[in-house]
Amino acid sequence: MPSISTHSVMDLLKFVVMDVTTILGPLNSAQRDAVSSTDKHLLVLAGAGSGKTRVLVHRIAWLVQVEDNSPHSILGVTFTNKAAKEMRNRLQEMLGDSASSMWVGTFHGLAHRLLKLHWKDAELPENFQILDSDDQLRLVKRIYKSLGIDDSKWPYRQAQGFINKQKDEGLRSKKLPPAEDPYQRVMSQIYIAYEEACSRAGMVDFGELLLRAYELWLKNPDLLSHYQQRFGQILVDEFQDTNAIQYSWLRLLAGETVRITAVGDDDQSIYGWRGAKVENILNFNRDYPETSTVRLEQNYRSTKNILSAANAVISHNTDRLGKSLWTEEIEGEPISLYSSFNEYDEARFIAGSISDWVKNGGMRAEAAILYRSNAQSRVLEEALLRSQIPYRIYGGQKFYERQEIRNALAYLKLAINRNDDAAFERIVNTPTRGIGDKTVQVLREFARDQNIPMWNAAKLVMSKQKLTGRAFSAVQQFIDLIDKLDQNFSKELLPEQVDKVIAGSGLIDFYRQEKGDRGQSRIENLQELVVASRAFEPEDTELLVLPQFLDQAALDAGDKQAGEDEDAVQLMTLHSSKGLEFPVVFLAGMEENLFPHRMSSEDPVRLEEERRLAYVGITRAMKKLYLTFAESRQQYGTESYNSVSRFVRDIPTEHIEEIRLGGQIAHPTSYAKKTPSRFSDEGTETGLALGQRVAHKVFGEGVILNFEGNGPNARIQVNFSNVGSKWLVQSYAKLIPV
DNA sequence: AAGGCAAATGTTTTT
DNA sequence: CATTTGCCTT
Repeated sequence: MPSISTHSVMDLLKFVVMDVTTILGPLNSAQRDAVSSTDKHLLVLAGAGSGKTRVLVHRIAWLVQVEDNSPHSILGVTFTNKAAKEMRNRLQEMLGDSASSMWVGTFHGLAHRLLKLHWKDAELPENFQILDSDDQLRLVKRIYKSLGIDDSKWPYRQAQGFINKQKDEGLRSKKLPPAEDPYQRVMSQIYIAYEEACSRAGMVDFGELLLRAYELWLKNPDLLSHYQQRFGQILVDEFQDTNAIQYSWLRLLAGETVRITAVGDDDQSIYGWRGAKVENILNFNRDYPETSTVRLEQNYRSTKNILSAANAVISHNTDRLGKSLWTEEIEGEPISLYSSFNEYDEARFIAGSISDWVKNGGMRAEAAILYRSNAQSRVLEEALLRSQIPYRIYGGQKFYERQEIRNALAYLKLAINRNDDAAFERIVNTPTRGIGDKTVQVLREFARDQNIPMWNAAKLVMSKQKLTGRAFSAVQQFIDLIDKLDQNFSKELLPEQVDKVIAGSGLIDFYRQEKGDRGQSRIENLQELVVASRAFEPEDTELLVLPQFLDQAALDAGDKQAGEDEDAVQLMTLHSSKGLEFPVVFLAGMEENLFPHRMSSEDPVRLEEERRLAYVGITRAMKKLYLTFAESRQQYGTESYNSVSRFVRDIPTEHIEEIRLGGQIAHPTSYAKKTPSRFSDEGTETGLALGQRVAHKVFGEGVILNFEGNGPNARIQVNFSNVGSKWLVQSYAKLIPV
């Protein structure tokens, strides 16, 4: 042992102690248990607002500074780019530059990185392209055509969903079980052709990134063990959102030696419809017996009222690991429930409440309006506009997913890689230059027969004079255009390349012709693309910049919007609100058939997911929560009458105050007993109301949709679950409220 | 080949 | 209702 002076031992000790205090000091005891756990594996069940990210970051700091793991051995995995970025920033803050040698990224980003490093072992071309969902759908459509499959019988999206699902489950087309019905037969036929098309063109979709990265390790044990030796520690965020292939990938890497820290919340699993498997979190202890489980149940975000409501709602679910959030916060204001006449009234109420909030000194950015589906946003936006309240919508169209941007990117793609058929098809006639379906069909068939890319097919067809005059010159013009764009391309800087493509492609003129404001905003977006390219920093300075830019555009579609710093109300779906918090939250459209969504209200499993979504929504609120619902609402153009959401009724009344028109406040009575009957104008209390579930002795159960007239002669429209909608006369129908 | 009109079709979203 | 898709006309 080398001799060390007492001094330096003391210094070292002091240093370690200091680290321990900075790491554990700001934490509560459960958080400390998690951060300092020395068991092999660790499962952190982190309730909403319980300091999940903080625990993750501090745990990494602990592993590095106290347990003396090299930063090099840390692998941090998240789901969204946003989460990855935040994790990186906070690590940087805490650990300084040493954080930069960690691998921190999304599943897809890390898989991409691996495949880029080991493209040969992964059996990919060096310059493989990422196929996003839009490209993917286009490719599926082309495959339908080449196989002659009827899309009215098998919708494109169904096939796309099928392919993604198989890949998410780790199933290759050749490993599919033998088809038992026509559906499976057609789908596997498409899947097989799709895989061939992808590998021929060197294209990799999102699911493929994961599957390929998994197989890369599976087929190359040496490579796997290299990474197993490198990464001693895997940390996974939002573990409840992992799908089958992601979990398999983690398990493969973990092997027998690597330690896993999984952080998640089964109660916030809201992406089951996308392949996420809550089972992964539910079964983690079984898969890894040497796991200690820590529950983070102290919530630092919400008032007691809000938290009690959230707990009450989620307690109706059965498949839970069990967790009960508590807080040291004050009771806080009761939850306000507003029963509006229709969606306009609802929006007006919300806008008015936000105005009041601002008048009392609140920031607009502290208020968020959350809704189940994007269609709800329009009416809300209109009300905010009318009240002159700036707002910002999250989600929806991402920058790099916009049509005009994707067109410009396709020019760039084709300029650097003539074999990119997806890009070729996209822009060969955009802007329209006289190359119609017929001509493209000729090229497509030629390419397929000769097994060559479309570009080469086009050139060959030209030399063989297979096209008639007009089409001939149009194709020639297109070939010349791309070749011209590509001239000197390699010597130019990225912004120059982008600028050249936008100017040369004719896209600006094309969009100028589009009527309305849309064309203008598309042109602005194209200009914004040049700005974005100027700001782009390549990850690897050795490699060409443009391909890296294109990969990044595919992997991170970019949801930043203009006016980010403005003080604006936040509008978003409940799904995109996960992970965020706001002092004031409005949950709009708390109605049956809307939330829970009608597509989900039949199936108990999906209903549980809807309830988790409600839980997510409620727990976004820090100080004040408003729930609003509309007695009548335009849905798909027709008036519909929904009753208040079951999730509202799950909340004990003592946490709720009902707000009525004119600003009165009352304790809830009406919503609990459903809306007071509007059939009872003449004094006969029928107990019937719009949206009420009723039973009929012949037709079974149904929901009241509409009515005409009053009293015994009133005609009532009921939508029966078995026989559909019927008009009935009240005095004969003898409807019994259920 | 392109533009116009009628019909169909509607969750949630990341990568 | 609003947007997208497919069909039909120029």
